[in-house]
Amino acid sequence: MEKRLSEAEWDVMEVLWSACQPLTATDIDEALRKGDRDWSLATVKSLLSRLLAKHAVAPAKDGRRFLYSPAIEREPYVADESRRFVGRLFGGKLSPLFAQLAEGEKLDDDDIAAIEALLKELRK
Amino acid sequence: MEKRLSEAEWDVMEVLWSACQPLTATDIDEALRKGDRDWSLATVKSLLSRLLAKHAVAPAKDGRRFLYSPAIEREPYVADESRRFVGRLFGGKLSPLFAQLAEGEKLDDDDIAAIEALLKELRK
DNA sequence: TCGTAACGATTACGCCTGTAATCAACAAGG
DNA sequence: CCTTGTTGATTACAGGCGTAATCGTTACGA
Repeated sequence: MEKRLSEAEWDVMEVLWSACQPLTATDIDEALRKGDRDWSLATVKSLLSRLLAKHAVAPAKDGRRFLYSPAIEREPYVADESRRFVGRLFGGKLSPLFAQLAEGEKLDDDDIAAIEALLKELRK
Repeated sequence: MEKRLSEAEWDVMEVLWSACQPLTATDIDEALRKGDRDWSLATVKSLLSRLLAKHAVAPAKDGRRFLYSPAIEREPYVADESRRFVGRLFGGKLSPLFAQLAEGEKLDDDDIAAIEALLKELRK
């Protein structure tokens, strides 16, 4: 994991992570169109080039084209970004973020239940 | 709150928010040097210009110079960014973020206690 | 009064980002 | 074979960002 990813690059990575197999540029383009991104194929290819330069995706030659797969794990990247974010905005504490989202009604019951379960685990 | 703030701009806003009074560019520069930022005064002035353009700070003329104060509230801005972040990385759920940070030992006891208290409130 | 220091404003500049067009090579169909 | 469509590579370009120097004006000290 060399450099940080931009938001557009992140969206491409999400496609690669959720597809559990290597994809072509066209596959990725189609998947993105099914989401809320509506880029031209050229744009997707640009993003793939940048991701290659950042060593975030790995290319595998398949005839005259490439199959792309993620070269970094989602998990550690997300962990890193989370620490950055909570650090910057909340001084490293999760509780203010919790309070923030709770106040905006942004926590549904499942989510709350999941957090309770995690807390119970932690307290053991 | 017009546009999003860059990280550098955010750091300037933090100074303004935590000082509970209008500050001059020089004041802000000094405060930042006491933090971990070490920009030249010119840089701080550039950032102030950009914050003015974004209507994020309000200038008050004080003789031939300006006193700057925040023109946006920290609270709603943070709420907005939090929703963006949790939405993008965790599908809008807080629990995976919680799990993420818990696993990395990033939650201290105070923080956990605060979250428990908030949960108790919510459950009422 | 004259220079100097301090201000805000303007300009600079290289890198990153979002978004894409164009190019060169190749493959497959007619 | 020749055209046409596909594919990666290269190039483009405006706007944001980090970081700052320079410019024009004004106030204050000598």
